[in-house]
Amino acid sequence: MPTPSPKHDICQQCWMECICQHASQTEAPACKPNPVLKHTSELKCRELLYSYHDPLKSIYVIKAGAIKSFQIDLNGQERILNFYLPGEVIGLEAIQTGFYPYSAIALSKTLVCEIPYESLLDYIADYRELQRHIVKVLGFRINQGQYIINHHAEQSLAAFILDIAARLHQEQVTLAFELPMSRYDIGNYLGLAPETVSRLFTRFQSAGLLQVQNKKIKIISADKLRWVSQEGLAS
Amino acid sequence: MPTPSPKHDICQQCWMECICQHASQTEAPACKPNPVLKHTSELKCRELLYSYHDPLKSIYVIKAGAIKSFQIDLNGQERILNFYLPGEVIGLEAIQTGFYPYSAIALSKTLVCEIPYESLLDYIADYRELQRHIVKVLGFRINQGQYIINHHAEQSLAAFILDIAARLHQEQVTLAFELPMSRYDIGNYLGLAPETVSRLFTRFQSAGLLQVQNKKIKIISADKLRWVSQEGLAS
DNA sequence: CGCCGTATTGAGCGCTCTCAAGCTAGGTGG
DNA sequence: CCACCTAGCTTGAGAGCGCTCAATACGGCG
Repeated sequence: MPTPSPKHDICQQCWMECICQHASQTEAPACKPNPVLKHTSELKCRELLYSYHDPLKSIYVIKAGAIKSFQIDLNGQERILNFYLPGEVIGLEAIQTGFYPYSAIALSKTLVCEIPYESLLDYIADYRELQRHIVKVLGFRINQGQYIINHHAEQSLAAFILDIAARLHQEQVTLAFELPMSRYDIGNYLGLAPETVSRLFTRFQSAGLLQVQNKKIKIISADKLRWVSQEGLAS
Repeated sequence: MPTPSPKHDICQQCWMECICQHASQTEAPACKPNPVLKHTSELKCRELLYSYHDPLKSIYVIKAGAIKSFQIDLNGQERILNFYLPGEVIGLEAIQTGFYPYSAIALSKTLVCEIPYESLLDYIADYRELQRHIVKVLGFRINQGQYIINHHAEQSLAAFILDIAARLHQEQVTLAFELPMSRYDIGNYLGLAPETVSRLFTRFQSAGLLQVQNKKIKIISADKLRWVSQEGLAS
């Protein structure tokens, strides 16, 4: 049995898939371009997708790779706001003001689909079910990243690992995966020193919660990790 | 010159005002009830608006008072997720799953307008400009609460005070206001011990940033506060 | 006026940061 | 193919911020 084409594979987990499909099928199929999807482009590692305060033209869906969003504070220090993984939408944060409130940069070779914001709003205006989908997409983003407000570093990191694992595999926590970001990035995002992140990985490994080899993570006990994310590593 | 009616005053700063107005004016004016706004109700101090995992029926707009959202962790400890101030919308977090992901409780006597979720979506489906407004409301919520990820307690609290001040007065930082929540609530929300919050208020006062008397806050230097929220209180 | 919940203040300890030194891995050039 | 080189990761020792526990002060409400 042949596996689905790569393109299809990638799009199955995409938050915009239903709208993108709808647009490409409903409109004059072949002659007109898809009114929602502008094009897909590839970013090199460390290439900027957009910069702080650029005007909102498009939102983007990550197809492969990963992106981090960050600001630079008065000291010139980077402050990471979020990570965006395959299937997720980046750029919605600009809706409030019309300008991106952060810079976005690729963490590795990254594929993104560009969706012009105005075209999207115009297009969904005529389709009630697509409106509801967009509201869902926004509703999802509202709930992200709540776990950062943990008092203890162990809790933050355990919750972070579970979150990334779930997002990389669409809600099913799978055993093995590769972290798209560095220890420095994790620490910056969680408000921890990179050394602390490193030490915790070692302790998590000793405690039999997971196996670590550089960026390769293998979750041994998701249940124990979940426990640690709530109660801390008391042992 | 007569002052505007209290009702009007309260509604001017409401995120849903334009939709609520649109609905009450467009539909058969007097005979039919407003299809978007169900009714306004008053909560006593500590009265629940809804509980964790209740199904999403309505979203609510705060007209007066304040509400906090919280979860109870495995230890039975409260964890505060957010505060909702007059003019703001609560309940959008339930869009993702269809269930409220937290309990919501009034911090004082609180007035809320109930907007049934399905009616709202049905109503805006026919009005392009209202769709855009809802997208903006959701876009606004996406950006809230980013400042919590500060490494130092001073920064977190300074940013928190500025945020509350701005939200209580619609973007213009005004000098004097009253905190709707306790020291315990602030600490819980920011991931700090209530004693630390108290000590910081004292230090902020000594440093001439603000005046504190219990829940009454008077900002002396918003600029310095802004500085502290980024750089810390080095003096 | 007295009570109770909330806020303040103090002392000591522990977690996490900082600074600094090895270590590992992947990439480059000879 | 191997030695080097660099960036990122790991590990260690000491210092400081913020937590915990505890006592006191305040303030609103009956």
